Order: sequence, then structure tokens, then C-alpha cells
Amino acid sequence: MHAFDILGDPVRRRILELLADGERTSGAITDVIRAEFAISQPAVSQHLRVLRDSGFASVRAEGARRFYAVEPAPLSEVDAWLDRFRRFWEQRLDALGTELARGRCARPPRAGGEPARQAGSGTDTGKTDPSSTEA
Amino acid sequence: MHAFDILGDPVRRRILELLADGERTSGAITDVIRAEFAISQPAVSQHLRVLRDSGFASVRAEGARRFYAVEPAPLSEVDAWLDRFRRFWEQRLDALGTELARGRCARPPRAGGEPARQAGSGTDTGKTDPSSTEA
DNA sequence: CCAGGATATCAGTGTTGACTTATATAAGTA
DNA sequence: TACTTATATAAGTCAACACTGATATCCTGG
Repeated sequence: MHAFDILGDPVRRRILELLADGERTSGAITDVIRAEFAISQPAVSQHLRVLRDSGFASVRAEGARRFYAVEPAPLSEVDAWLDRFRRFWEQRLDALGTELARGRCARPPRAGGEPARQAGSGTDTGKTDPSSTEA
Repeated sequence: MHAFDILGDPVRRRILELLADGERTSGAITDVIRAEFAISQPAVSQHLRVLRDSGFASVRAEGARRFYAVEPAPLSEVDAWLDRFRRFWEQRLDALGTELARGRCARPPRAGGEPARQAGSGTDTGKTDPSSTEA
């Protein structure tokens, strides 16, 4: 299963959001998810398994509890894939766009860059619809 | 369909990779995809439709040809979602990690931050497996 | 106008994955 | 040891989605 497939599920995204604030037990995660998505405990456990198997989360056993934590490597890979598109919205940074307020910063021009061709019909709409973190 | 679901499909990811180099006609995209994935023309067209409908790509008609181009907004949103995890691999930047060579840069600490709790069992493996861009 | 190329849509099919209930395993507790 | 809590696994069901073949639409050139 590809990294983007893992992140395609809203429950798994929410679990990772929870883990972003620090490690949590399976039970604590299950409580939150069950309240927000109304699914069963096994369903949550299966999502945790997927996150484990795909390397997005790691587990630490302490007695009967399992503490889950974010594992950054796959997320970093996703971020790396986005690199090739970043110029599409970061080029506006030169004009002091709002991205700077969101905490991004301009990249130094890469030394041995690719051909890069033309910049593709720059349909610069500037639309930034923040309809995320559903449910 | 959520942005991550759109990116979950390898064909759609590949199409976006092609568009990252500049706009392309439906036919040109279809040729490459058919060669790499062995799927039919309607299949490619349906993927293009999904990319259109979800805002990842825009179309420009020129005679009978349709020129597709990357539309950055949804990709930027995906990138924004990753923000909350970025510290997990960027904190190593202070130690001059390899990320810097990849063109990233450290963020200035955000002003009104969240609780942030503990940093979650920092299992800092340093593993950076670059097994991406399959097929 | 008609043939042919470029692209999209339609209807149907198969596979995958997320869910359910039931149950297993392991660890605390009395 | 027996009971309960914490978590995982198993087996089966159902819906979503990606594909195919057929066909429609729109352009262009003879």
C-alpha cells in the first residue's frame, strides 16, 4: 500500500493528527476516534495495524497498554514527493505572499537542477480553500 | 473525494509528475501512461477527469486538443496538512542533516502555538528510505 | 459534406479495502 | 485461580472505484 493510500483514509489521518501531539495508548486513540467517527474498536485497531505495517507509526508495549507514536520517515517521503510542485506556490513568496505567514520559507536555488521546461500556463488563481480537518 | 485519495492512485500521481514539467495534451499524457501502465485511453481520460474535478489540474482547449496543467492549490493544502509533522524530521536540521541538501529550510518558531505536549518517544532512527516514484 | 483524429462519456464488471461481530491473547486484580 | 481490562485477530459482507469495450462529440482537412 502506497503512502498516499495510507493517508487517504480520514480515520488514519485523524489518528496521525492525534499522535502529532505525542504518543498515545491504543485505548486513548480508540476513545477519540469512536467518538468522532462512530466505528468499532476492532476497526480502530485495524487502522493502527495499517499505520504500523506501513511505517507511519511505531508501538511501545508497557504492560497491557500499547503506546503509539508518529514515525516521520514515510511522511517525509510524501513531503519529498511534493518538492517538485512546491515552486508552483512558493514562487509567490518572492512577492511576500501569505505562505510566509504560514511558516514556510523560500528554497535556495538547487545547484544541479533538472531541465524544468516552461512553467506551465501559470493559471495563478491564488485560491487557498482551507476546507481541511473534516469531521 | 479527499486530496489524499486523489494522490493515492499511481496513475494520477504519474500524470501530475508529467504536468509538473509543464502543460501537456491529453494525447501526450495518454501515450506515456499507456506505455507505463498498460491501461486504455478511457481509463486515462477518467483519471484526467478526476484530476479536473478535484482541482488538481486545469484544462485549456485549443482546437481539438486539451492542454492540461497542474493546479497548485490542492497540493498546497496537502503540504499544509504535513506542517504539523514537519518538526519530526526538521528538528534534525539544527544538526545540519541531509535534509538541507534536499532544499528544505528550518521554520521560525510559530508565535501562538498549540500545547504541543511531549515530543513523543523520539525514536529518531534517521532512516531516510528513498524508494519512491515506482513504475 | 464526409473521413479521420482527438477526447470524453456511458454502462457494466471485478477487486480492494473498510466495516461488522465474534473471539483470541495477554496482563492486571481480587 | 477466576474475572476484568486492554488490545489484537479472524471471517464475512458491502460499497467504492478503477478498469474495459462501445460509443458520442467535437474539430480538421480533403
